[in-house]
Amino acid sequence: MTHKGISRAVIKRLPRYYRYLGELMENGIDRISSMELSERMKVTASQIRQDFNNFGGFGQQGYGYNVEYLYKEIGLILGLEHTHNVIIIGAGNVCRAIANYPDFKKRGFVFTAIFDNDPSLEGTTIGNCVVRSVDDLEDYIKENDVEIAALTLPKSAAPTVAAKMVALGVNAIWNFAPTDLNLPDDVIVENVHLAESLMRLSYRIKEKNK
Amino acid sequence: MTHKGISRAVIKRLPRYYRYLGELMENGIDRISSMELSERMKVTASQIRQDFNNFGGFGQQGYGYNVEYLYKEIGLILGLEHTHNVIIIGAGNVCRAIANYPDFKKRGFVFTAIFDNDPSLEGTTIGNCVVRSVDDLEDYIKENDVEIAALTLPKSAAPTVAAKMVALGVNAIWNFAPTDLNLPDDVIVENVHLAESLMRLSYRIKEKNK
DNA sequence: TAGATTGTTAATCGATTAACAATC
DNA sequence: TAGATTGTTAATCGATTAACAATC
Repeated sequence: MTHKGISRAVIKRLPRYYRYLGELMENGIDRISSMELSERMKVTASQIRQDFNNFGGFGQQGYGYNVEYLYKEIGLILGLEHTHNVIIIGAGNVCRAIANYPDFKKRGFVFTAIFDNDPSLEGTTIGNCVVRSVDDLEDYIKENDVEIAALTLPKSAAPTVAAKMVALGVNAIWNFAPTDLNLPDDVIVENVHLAESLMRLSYRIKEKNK
Repeated sequence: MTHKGISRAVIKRLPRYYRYLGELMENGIDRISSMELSERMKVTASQIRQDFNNFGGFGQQGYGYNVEYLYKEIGLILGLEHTHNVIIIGAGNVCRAIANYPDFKKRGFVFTAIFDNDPSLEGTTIGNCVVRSVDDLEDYIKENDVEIAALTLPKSAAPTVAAKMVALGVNAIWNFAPTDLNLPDDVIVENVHLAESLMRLSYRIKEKNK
């Protein structure tokens, strides 16, 4: 099961496969062919087989794919076999939304601490976390295992805080601030730009109406 | 300025161009070359020129691009010249997050009403909206101009509510529920699957560490 | 005019689809 | 065994990059 240099396009699709396979399992379906899956997911069967074969072949000729096995394998590829500790910087509404969203825990992402620079929020509880002062950030990261930092703070604060995270050794950032972060190449940044998503929606509405 | 069949890849990049151009304007920069922009955005100058030329050429040889003009033109392409009314179904934390997010209004997206099926939430205020009963949904849509419905509700409720939206004539859906919506082809669905975003982040962490 | 930079064509690269031999 | 369906190669399609002539 070697997989070197898997293309971005494939990676982007993996979580969706994972979701569909999870649902198949919930529905008690234990085997599926690329063609059946292609109909459900509205992609070509060819693409499904091509995608899975990037990782070395999970199926069996004449049979199809074992749903549970495939689900587990994709989980391994996505790195979901262990828990990921996530801290959140910025205790606003977006923080509240993700900290209370049950799906993440199901996938192994656990919010372990929340920080904010507003003293009036200190000590309040969001999800399972007590809000801490950003002054405690450094100590907290040194004393605890932090894999991912979610930045749910204003655009103006994002670059500074991101740089601080990197300096403290947190090399994976889930960025909700509407700005790009210019960080060293080895830092992993996953952006969630909601305004861009809405603008694409707007574009498509406009295209349709003309 | 004809633009027919612009590729998905280009569309996906337009909001990002728009954001960068807005920032250039804020910084008082009134002209920029494709090369300068390529350095800021970390894409090739060739791609920038190619992208803009899909819409018929916004630049001038020997000069570059006028930032304000280009910003406005991309805004027009994205359909940002008029206001978009958005209703939100599901008054949970994600609703709270988007309803209070100032950036959307800046881009012309206005949240006009929020609905929930929990009677205890009725009458409470989120952002500028009073939460209404889902029973009022039909009347509201008939009496008001609703362009987009944001679904911030559990996966289980999403397909039914989405179908209802379409039946009531709302043909653009901003879907935050972690499921795909199978709707007629002429309905525009823009998905925000946060769990998938986190899983891609997890994949990249894993790749880096091996 | 000379220099700069676009607009645009051609070349390359990557991703998707089609086809079918391998094999369960 | 025969039928089904994968794994995989080849063909096609689309997107990106390179190059340079057009032109401001």
